[in-house]
Amino acid sequence: MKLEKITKEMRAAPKAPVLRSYDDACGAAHALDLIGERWALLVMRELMFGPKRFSDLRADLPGISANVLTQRLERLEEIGAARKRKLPPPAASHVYELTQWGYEIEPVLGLLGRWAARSPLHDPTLPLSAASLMLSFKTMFDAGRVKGFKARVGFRISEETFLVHIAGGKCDAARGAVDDADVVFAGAATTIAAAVYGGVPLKALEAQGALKIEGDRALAERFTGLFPLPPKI
Amino acid sequence: MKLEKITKEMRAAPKAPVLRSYDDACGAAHALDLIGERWALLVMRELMFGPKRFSDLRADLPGISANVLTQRLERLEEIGAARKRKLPPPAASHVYELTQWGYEIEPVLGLLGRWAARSPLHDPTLPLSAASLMLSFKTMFDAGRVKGFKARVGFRISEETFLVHIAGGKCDAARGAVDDADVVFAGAATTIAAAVYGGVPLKALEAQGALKIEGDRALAERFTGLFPLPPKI
DNA sequence: CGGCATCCGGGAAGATACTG
DNA sequence: CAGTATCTTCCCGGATGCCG
Repeated sequence: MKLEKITKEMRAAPKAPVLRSYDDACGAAHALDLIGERWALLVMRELMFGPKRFSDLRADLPGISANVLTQRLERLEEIGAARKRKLPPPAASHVYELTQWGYEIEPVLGLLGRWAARSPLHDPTLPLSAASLMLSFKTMFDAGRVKGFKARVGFRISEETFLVHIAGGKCDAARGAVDDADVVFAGAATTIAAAVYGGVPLKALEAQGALKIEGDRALAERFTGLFPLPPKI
Repeated sequence: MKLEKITKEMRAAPKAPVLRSYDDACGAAHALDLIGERWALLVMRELMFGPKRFSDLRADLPGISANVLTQRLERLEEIGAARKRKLPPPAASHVYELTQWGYEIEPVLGLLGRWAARSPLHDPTLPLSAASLMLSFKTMFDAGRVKGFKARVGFRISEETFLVHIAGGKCDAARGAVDDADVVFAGAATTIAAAVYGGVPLKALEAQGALKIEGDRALAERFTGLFPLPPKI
């Protein structure tokens, strides 16, 4: 057993994952060399609102397998888009976080999302992570629908809280306490998406116990109308 | 041999390409379901300046194999991002072209390119297609370097010609005749990239016969300075 | 328990040869 | 020229197990 293991290690290449490349000077091609593998961009999406642990990533990316997640994180670290950080004691664990450059992939996620939302094949009723929902708010926000409007809208999505800040025709979202929010949505990300993008009335969702609104209900109603989907092709 | 083959075919599903999906309502995830497979985005890149034939695509995407190109074109057609068009007689051939929606992927190529150009791993001396070069001009153009400047710059790259139009702080590129251009660069795309992005003097490239400048030489020199690369991380 | 390494089956990608 | 057919290689995904 031990012998066989050593033999295989010695026979194997020292550390050559080969890494199929497009061998193309085009920047977009290089981007695909860096983050074009399956799951890579979605891992970055999940890290877009701050550090996460390995298991958080697994939970938020249903379908990814542990070994693939390991490979993607190693690759993101290798190219300088993410780093692994050791948490201070007593939390004997690490988190993964994007680098400054890694965070700059966000506009790509927005553009891709807006483009694909026009596809007839897009199914908005599929599962959705909290990070995806928050990103969609930043992406789909229609400034034309709110003139000089300010609001702090909180979200409580399974242990995590986010704060969406609408002011000056901008819509920003971040992890954060919801204590001083004007209104708080509590429920699954998919449920909140059903209200905002699926047009499902808040009352219906509340009635079935899937959603809870705390605070300014009228503001909640108004909020759901600020994110129009682009027209289908 | 024959028996085994028939058995396998009979056992196989009738016609289910399965199509691995992320099963995620997030728009970016759906985009990856649509065009996230290897080569798909680069095929779109090559079609960004107009229709091309199958063999043109193969030639401009060194490394892609015929069967993969077939699959990608079929998929792009299936999702509504491209279509196959029969050329009028006597040209008994077809071309592939993007749909309106397909063309709208262009900003994604630009953002990805700008992002990846900051990677230390990016090697600008690799081969480059004509379409990539033209896209890079639209992407990397720095309006701040030209105030009220107008120019028509032509490119002759192995049988194909492009016209880059600089006016009103904008830089546009398209396929087109170079007859009324102020200056024309004739050479390989990689050579022209060496001049614009690699800082190689035009004279050096001309001396070794890799490049030919026709028309306003001073304008050619100025043109090469309009496309600064973003800072490395 | 979290973070991997390992083995395996299936399927996509790559290379080559062949055909209408 | 425009693909198809076939074979090989490698990646992805799932299961298991090691180890701190």
